[in-house]
Amino acid sequence: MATPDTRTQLLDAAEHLFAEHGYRGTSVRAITKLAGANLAAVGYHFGSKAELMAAVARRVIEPINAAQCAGLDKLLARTPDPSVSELVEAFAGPLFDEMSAGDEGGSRTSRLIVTILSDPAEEARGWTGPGEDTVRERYLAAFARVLPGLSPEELRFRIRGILAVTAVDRLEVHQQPSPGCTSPVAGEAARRWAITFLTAAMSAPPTRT
Amino acid sequence: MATPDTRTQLLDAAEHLFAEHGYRGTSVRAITKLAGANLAAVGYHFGSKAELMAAVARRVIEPINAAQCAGLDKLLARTPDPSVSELVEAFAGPLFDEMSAGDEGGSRTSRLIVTILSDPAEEARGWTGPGEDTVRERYLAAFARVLPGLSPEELRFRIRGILAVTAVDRLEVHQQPSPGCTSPVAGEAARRWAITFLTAAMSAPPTRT
DNA sequence: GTATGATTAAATCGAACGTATGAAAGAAGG
DNA sequence: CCTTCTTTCATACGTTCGATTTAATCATAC
Repeated sequence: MATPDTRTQLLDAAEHLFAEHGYRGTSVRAITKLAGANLAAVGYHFGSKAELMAAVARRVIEPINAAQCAGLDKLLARTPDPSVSELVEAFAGPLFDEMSAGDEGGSRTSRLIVTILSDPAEEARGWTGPGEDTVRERYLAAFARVLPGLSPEELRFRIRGILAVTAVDRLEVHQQPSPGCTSPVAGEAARRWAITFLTAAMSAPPTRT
Repeated sequence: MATPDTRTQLLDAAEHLFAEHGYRGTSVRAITKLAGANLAAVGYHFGSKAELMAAVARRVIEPINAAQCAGLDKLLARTPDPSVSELVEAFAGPLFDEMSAGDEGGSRTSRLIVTILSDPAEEARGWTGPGEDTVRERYLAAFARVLPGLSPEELRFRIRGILAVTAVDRLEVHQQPSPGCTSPVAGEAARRWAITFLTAAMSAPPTRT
């Protein structure tokens, strides 16, 4: 509140609107209006709408990547052979934690991540930096050691499954607020449900060929 | 091929473009151009761009719903207590089958489904008809009988997990063609991997509260 | 005080969008 | 041949978009 920094106000407004309406559904005019800034501010501070969105994506993805990396480091420092459950929690946990931090219960950020991962706009390609792939590869190696017998392809499929479950989780809650799903408890409950669900899934024996 | 029916040509073109670029990323002009029709054809045959997209969504979702329903009927007719694996296959199978039928290997249709489920355009709300919910409720009841001890909320979460894994599956393959993922085998392999993955996940014991 | 570099304000550009309109073309029946 | 209904066509409208330009404002250091 101290500094009504136009640049971060633009980032906040863009994050909000992008998460809700996607890249193409959000106009520069709507962003600047919500940010209380001038229309030209986006061009001045970021160069273009696409670069603004890339900055938004970086800002939300990087702490998650860092937390995933740190979690794996801490886990491997303790034991060279962690359990599947621990690996799943280290990987999926930050997706819930960082989602819940900073904004209204995390539902906005989770929606933003889904948007980033699935936005059909060609500008969205490349929003996930190389850090994303690095983290994925590190977890792939860790899971491969704990789950021998799994082909690299099937393992890659399963890790993508983790992402799918955690990311898509609250998506449908948003677009059709099913009556049985209350928001306050749902955050922590969903996290535990997801760990249970995904640990069992990852621990499944290899598909016999 | 006999009838270059303008109406279905529009549906085909729209399905193609919507799947690739989303609702807002697809212009009526692009659709009519690909369909070899006039710009006004969309307005004449469907009324508006939104109604065209709704028709596309219906055309792709309805056979999947029907197959899911039929699969459950056949399964319950055989035995009142099917296995988790059978239920998973009956539910997720059509998502792979119908995806692979009709177009180039199914990757386009699967992408379209992801678009329908996750498109941030407000016009997309309501594309999934009531049939979708009916099927979901029926499988919910069937799973509840096979998996006692699971709260309805957690069960609902898990069923959403099935959808997430099957739908998001090929999404990332599209936007970042990872080198290890070859397309010809991937279709059938992904189906079997998903069944393995999801059967184990659904069979997990309830999360202790 | 004023020169300077950074930021914001207002106005506007060309392009693309969804939609509407009215004329032209075709098919079917009398 | 003429009428009637359906379908296609070319075109234009009004709006909104992202981007740009030019002028005004501000802080700060000389």
